[in-house]
Amino acid sequence: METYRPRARGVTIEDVARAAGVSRQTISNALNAPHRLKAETLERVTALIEQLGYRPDQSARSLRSGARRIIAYPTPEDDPANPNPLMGGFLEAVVSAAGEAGYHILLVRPNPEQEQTRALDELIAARTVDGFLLSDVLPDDARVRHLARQGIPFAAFGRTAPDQPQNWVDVDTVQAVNDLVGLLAAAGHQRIAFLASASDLPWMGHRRDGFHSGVRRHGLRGREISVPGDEPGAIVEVTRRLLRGPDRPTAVVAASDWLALGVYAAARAEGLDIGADLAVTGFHDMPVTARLEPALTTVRLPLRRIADVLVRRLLRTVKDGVVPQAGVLLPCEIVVRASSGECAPLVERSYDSI
Amino acid sequence: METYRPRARGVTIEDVARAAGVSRQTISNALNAPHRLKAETLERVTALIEQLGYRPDQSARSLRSGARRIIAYPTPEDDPANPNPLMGGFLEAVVSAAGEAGYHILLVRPNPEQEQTRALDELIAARTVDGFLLSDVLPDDARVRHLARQGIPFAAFGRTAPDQPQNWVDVDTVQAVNDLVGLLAAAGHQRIAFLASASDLPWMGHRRDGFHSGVRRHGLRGREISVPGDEPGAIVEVTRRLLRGPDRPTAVVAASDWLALGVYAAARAEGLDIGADLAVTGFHDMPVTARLEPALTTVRLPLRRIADVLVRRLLRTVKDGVVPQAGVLLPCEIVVRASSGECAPLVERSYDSI
DNA sequence: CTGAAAGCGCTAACAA
DNA sequence: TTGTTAGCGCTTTCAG
Repeated sequence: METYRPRARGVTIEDVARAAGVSRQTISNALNAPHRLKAETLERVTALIEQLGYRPDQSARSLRSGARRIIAYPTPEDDPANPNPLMGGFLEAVVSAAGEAGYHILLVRPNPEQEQTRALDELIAARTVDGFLLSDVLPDDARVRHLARQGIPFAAFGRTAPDQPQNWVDVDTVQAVNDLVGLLAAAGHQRIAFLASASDLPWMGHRRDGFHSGVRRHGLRGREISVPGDEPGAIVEVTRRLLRGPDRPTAVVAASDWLALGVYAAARAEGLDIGADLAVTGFHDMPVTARLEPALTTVRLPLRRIADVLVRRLLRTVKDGVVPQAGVLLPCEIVVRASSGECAPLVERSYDSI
Repeated sequence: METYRPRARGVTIEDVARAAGVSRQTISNALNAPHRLKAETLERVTALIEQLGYRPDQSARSLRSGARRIIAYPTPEDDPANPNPLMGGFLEAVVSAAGEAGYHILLVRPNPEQEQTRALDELIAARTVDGFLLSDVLPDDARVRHLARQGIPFAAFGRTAPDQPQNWVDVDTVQAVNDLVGLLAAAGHQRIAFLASASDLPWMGHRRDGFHSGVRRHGLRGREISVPGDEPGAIVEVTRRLLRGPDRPTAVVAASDWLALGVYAAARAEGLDIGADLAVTGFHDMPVTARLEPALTTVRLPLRRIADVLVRRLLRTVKDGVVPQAGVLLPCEIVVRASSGECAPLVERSYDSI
């Protein structure tokens, strides 16, 4: 162990001002309001800033201006035994979107004993961040209510109930699953099953709705089966029963990639060839899906797009005080791979943008 | 759209002081040096702080004290087509570890044009953070050199070369793969293959070393085959050739879970029963491994432990100026599942702690 | 054990 | 177009 030599004091606005022979304010203006400077001065000052490596102290700047240039993202509770493989991709997208706007993302995790909203209050009271990005938002979400009541800027990934603030972004799940059913219908499937997990989470409901409306629209014979819990064994069991039963479906729309994995195992156990004897689709486009044999047809969430819209909306609130009063639904992408068999190409669909 | 009503000004130290009938300094002391207060005063002031919901303004505090209570984590570049499913779990661990020490994690992503180190310099110059957590660190890592040269506190996940700063934490991959081989040997396997990807990344090298030393130690017949690129197709192709060839191994140690997935497909194509005809092991314990059929025996990284040690080391540097001069190797956990067949229980192994 | 004074580095408001 | 003044909210230093 060796003792750390404290780093040299940084260069301050004062240093630059002295070197340039102007006042501190002029340096500040060069950075924050360049149009106020004479072109020649601006050039000279800018060069000097670059040369001395001056960067305004973020704390001083924040203290004075009130802007933190930091957005908080409370990370959803992640069961270590069952982690969310999309988290990395979503964070990547959010960090990039925020970064392009000159903002950083601060991760928050309430201690287990603490209420969700308590951790947010700490950040608000300490004025550590300018606003919040929320994900996995429920229709009646305590965080949304809490932040809205206090007038703290936020943007939500996940639709809220009509009586709640409507500053949300979500994916058009109903449309996506609808398209999936359309794809299978176009390939000639008539009997089709929806494999759901017995969960009443809203996003599960949307996938279910998409299935049923798709089946109706395309005049198919659809049925829904539900798996209690999410034990791999239970999924396989339920699906095998389905595949052995009378009137076996020729396609299974699984409500998630995890469930689709169970369908793979069940189909193999029943001696069915996925893609030929049985079409299978999933939902999420988790990293593993492209590497399955056969690769899984699934629904990809537009993570980067979601992040862009979330950040744009949030910053509009932070900077201009504008609070969006309506949600936005973003289209998903159907990733067609071998598990759904031979398929007619899907018609491109156009959507209104945010 | 509705215009946002700016939130009420927060409660300041002045407010609390006035309410308590003491000076601002006493409030500050109650928070930062409670031992200096008379028990009675402390109690009264603390109650008032709680009651008024006072939290020191982070910017003001930082400006004055120099401490930001924020740690930067540059997120590794994540190929959207091939995202790292462990990222979420690692971040979760890091955020929790930092949170327990009263620190937040700030995510950084350099813009594509920017050099790696440039983004770090911005944060340093703006004094936005107290230090850095680095992951995916290479033996001769530009970021490590850069930060060390400037005397900025950091801690690295990934061992560095002997001529580099040694403030790192890594997993004992050699030992882990060694144990894996021991497990297979104990189950009676004699012919065993190592499936590697043709990468010269150091962590791949460690897995290879672990395999070869394990084979030697247990007197097995081991061979290594290498996959060019990481196309799923190529993996399956190479493995099928292996399984069809003379002297077929009875066990395959794959250098990653992705590769193990390819072995599953190859074994199926060759009509082999995984777990019975062929033992397979992976590396990483990605979320999907428990849900494969059969579930995959693999190596789990002690994410929470890694994060704890990283944060502890970093904060020792930040707070006390102590820079660790030696790396730490953390033991992995072998997760035995069905893919490795019937196995003798592994002897528990003890390690020195950090 | 408590209080008073000073100032961290910056930018808003205003004056020149 | 530039400079001057003031103060954001806090903690360090030193005096009582």
